[in-house]
Amino acid sequence: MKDKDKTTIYDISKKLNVSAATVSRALNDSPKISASTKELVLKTAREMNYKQNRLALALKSGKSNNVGVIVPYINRNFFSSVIRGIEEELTPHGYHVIICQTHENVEFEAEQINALLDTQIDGIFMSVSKTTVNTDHIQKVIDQGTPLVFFDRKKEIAGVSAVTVDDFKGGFMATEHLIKQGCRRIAHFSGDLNLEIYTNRYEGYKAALKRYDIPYYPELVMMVSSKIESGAAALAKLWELKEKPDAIFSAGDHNALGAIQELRRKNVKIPDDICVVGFSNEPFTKYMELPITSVDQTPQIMGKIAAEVFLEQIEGKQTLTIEKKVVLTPELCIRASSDRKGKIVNHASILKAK
Amino acid sequence: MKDKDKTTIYDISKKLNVSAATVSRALNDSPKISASTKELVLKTAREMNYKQNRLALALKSGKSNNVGVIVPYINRNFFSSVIRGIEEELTPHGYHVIICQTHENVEFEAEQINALLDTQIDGIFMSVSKTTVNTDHIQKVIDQGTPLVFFDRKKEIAGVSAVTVDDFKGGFMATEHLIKQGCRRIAHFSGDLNLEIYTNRYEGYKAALKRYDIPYYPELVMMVSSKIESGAAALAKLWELKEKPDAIFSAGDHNALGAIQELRRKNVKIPDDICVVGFSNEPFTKYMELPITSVDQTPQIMGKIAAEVFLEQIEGKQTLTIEKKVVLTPELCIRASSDRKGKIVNHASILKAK
DNA sequence: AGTAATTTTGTAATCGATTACCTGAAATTT
DNA sequence: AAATTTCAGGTAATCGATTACAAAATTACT
Repeated sequence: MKDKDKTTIYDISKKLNVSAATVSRALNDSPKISASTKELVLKTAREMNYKQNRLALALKSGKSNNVGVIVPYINRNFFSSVIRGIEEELTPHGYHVIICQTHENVEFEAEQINALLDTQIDGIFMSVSKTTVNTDHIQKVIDQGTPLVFFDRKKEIAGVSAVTVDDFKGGFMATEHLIKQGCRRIAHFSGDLNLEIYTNRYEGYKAALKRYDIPYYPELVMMVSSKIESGAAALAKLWELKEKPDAIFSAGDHNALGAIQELRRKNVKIPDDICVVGFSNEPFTKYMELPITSVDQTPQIMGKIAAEVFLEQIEGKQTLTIEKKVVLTPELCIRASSDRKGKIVNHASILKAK
Repeated sequence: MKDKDKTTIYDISKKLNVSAATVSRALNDSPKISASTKELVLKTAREMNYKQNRLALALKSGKSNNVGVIVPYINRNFFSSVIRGIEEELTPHGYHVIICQTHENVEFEAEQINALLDTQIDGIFMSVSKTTVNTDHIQKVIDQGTPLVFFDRKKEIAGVSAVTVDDFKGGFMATEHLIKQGCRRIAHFSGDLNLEIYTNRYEGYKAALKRYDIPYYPELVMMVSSKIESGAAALAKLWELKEKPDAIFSAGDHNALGAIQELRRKNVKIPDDICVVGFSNEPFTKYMELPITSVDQTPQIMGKIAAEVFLEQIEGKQTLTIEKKVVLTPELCIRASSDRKGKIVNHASILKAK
């Protein structure tokens, strides 16, 4: 029953003794075709199990109806959620989503971009890798005239739209929340400062301290990779300080978790002795026995909006390159790891605060 | 600098005053072309920034070099990990991975299959939705002669390869482990029995009970959807029994977590009073303060092997349809929620056990 | 009826690359 | 020197669908 030899419009045209053009027009419901032939063609097409070969169409039209999404790893909750948002917005418009991973490696990133451009993709969505400094490979996308939309991790490139979350605000909100819980020596775990997202969270943190007249202690800020062990190690280091912190705002959830685990080992009470806030709102943060406060980046919405930006760009007149920057507002999810519920904590560092 | 008007082999042929055939052959390193022209063509192609239009190639060859992956939701850890495995195995072979979601809805599933077949996909990987009973839409894939590989959730269809995990064994191992911890009244949270994975886990559970001469109590087996609240509700119901269970083997991690949360509320000691084992080894299970024992399905390996099966099928002579069934061995990750560390628990139900 | 206007359908080029088959020239053989 | 190979490259068909332009068939109108 294998009909690998698929039916084409020529097969139909031969069978009906009409031209392929007529068949094509009938199938596309062209007004130039009489109702009777239209019906006949449609019926025959159905009978012969005709399927339009979209490759031929793509070649003719120059549109593949495929878009590429490039992320570091697809099995990270954040990225797969963004992709879900993109897929759900684009599928109804007839697009298919091709996924590519970079493994945080700029060379893979360049290869993936090239491979995608080769396949006549209609657009690219990407979150750059940590190791991306030089952006020539990305510039090529623009030079080709292929729409490009950054999400979350972007680079400043003229003519490229981007959908991000307000990381500065996220950092500010998290820090402000900690201050309002009575914390005064707030440590910060930052990430790779090559990425804007981390510098922005860091800046938000500093701005909140300033806003509330809280001194900034450089020794409380550390670069911590986004792994549990790194968080635990970072906390251990912090604990060697004479004056220990009474809060941690981490730019990631995994290392926040590592810090919490280490604190437990040290029998430090959370949130009484120290409050902890993470970033990303990974599913596990709310599942914990001690749920972790975190900043939600609304990834699925981010994907949906990135897709909308792309569609606008495609469907709008491509006379001028549109460069749209959408910044989403993050949401602080307050949970037990930092919620003192109004209870005033008699902590040394608070007494010291002016 | 927008060169949307991409260079074709004709542009090169015109510039060099040779035929397009020569250019094509030179680019493909055909032995019919002299070294000198080859070099010239290659150089010119580079200068003109030539990119092969793979759509044209695809149309000519009938191979799109795209495969489709159909899953319920891509932002579930299990599925995104499988997809990662597929992507990493297939990318080096020049394939691109298109992702599609079904939202556990058989109608979406059928639509996605049709859309993929329309685009001349070279193969389909899928995990069927919970609501898939009738499989006519899947049969169409085979009838078209398109390679199809099921992973995890499969249906019995002649000629379709499948890569799964040994769910029976997983269920058996989990239950056996609980028995060895001294548990004798083991409850089971099952899932939608329309899916083989759940019936197999259930069968594994029953087989283990039988093997160790432990009575099977129907009232301890419940259908529980894979949500936290469902797990909590199921536990509450179990707790209305005169004789309460001393262990739970859940076919999912989320509802196992829900049960644990409910047990905490009831101040039941885990693992002393009751042991809990989940299934899937979701990341959160090992992050908990009380880490949850679970069965790992090695999703990334599953994806990699599914891709290998596909490649074999494609590259092997397609004279006869190969139907390959690969069954992976799951891994039991024993954690605190069920690890009594050899301690004998003096529990009523144990005393009752013969 | 004869011509113009309109409707319906056909012809052939096109999208870009590949390739079976053919040709002309140089190299080799006898 | 004539005949035969070999080499390098050209011609044109092909993959399947669309569409500008041309042509035929039908209808309308005087």
